[in-house]
Amino acid sequence: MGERQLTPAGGTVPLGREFFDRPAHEVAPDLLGRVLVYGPVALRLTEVEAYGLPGEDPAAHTYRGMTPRNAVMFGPPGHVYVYFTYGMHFCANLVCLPEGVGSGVLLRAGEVVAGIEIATARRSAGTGRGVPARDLARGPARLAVALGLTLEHNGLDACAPADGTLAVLEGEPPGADLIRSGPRTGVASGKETPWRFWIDGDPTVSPYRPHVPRRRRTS
DNA sequence: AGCTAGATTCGCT
DNA sequence: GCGAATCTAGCTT
Repeated sequence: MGERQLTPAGGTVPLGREFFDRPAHEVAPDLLGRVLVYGPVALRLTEVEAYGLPGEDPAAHTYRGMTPRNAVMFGPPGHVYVYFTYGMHFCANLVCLPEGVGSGVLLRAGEVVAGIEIATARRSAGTGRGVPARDLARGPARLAVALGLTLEHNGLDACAPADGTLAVLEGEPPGADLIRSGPRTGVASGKETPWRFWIDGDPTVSPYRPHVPRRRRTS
């Protein structure tokens, strides 16, 4: 493979596995401003959410233990957990804590800093419409599309630069005064846990939507 | 075996 | 603002 595309804002140093070997709610705010690279596309993370331990965090996919879908979350830290939801969307997480513990950080939004043309093509494919730059990765499923992540990438190691093109670079983390936190978006339980973290004032942060129970289909 | 809710997004009203 | 698209997991018959 050729040189990984880097940007001045992205830095060049990949985060090591030890970065992810901590509780998700500690990793999450530290991920803001870091640069996630997959192939030709790179994005600066602006919004993330932490999901906690089996039996402790009712909003987490791992709350009730390991299943075929969430097995990657119980693997080693620094791998990517991709899941399929609402019958049509993919969302990506970075696994935290040692093997055997199911926990991770949902990647909710970012600013595309490399490969904008490719990301735009992916996001507008089939729609025949343009996509504003700030919307390219504004929302977890949009982020996955922009980066080109699908179920095929579930389990990929983001801490093995020699193996692939997926990595999280050091980047330029925002000052602590710019980091905000609040309740997680769209979760029914665990509303009181402020484990959504974002960069204050960044236009790529997704709008907050409180959980609303879906009305039952009218017969 | 069947039903419901979900870490969502898009297009139309 | 609302409905559709339609996979997965957990809980109920």
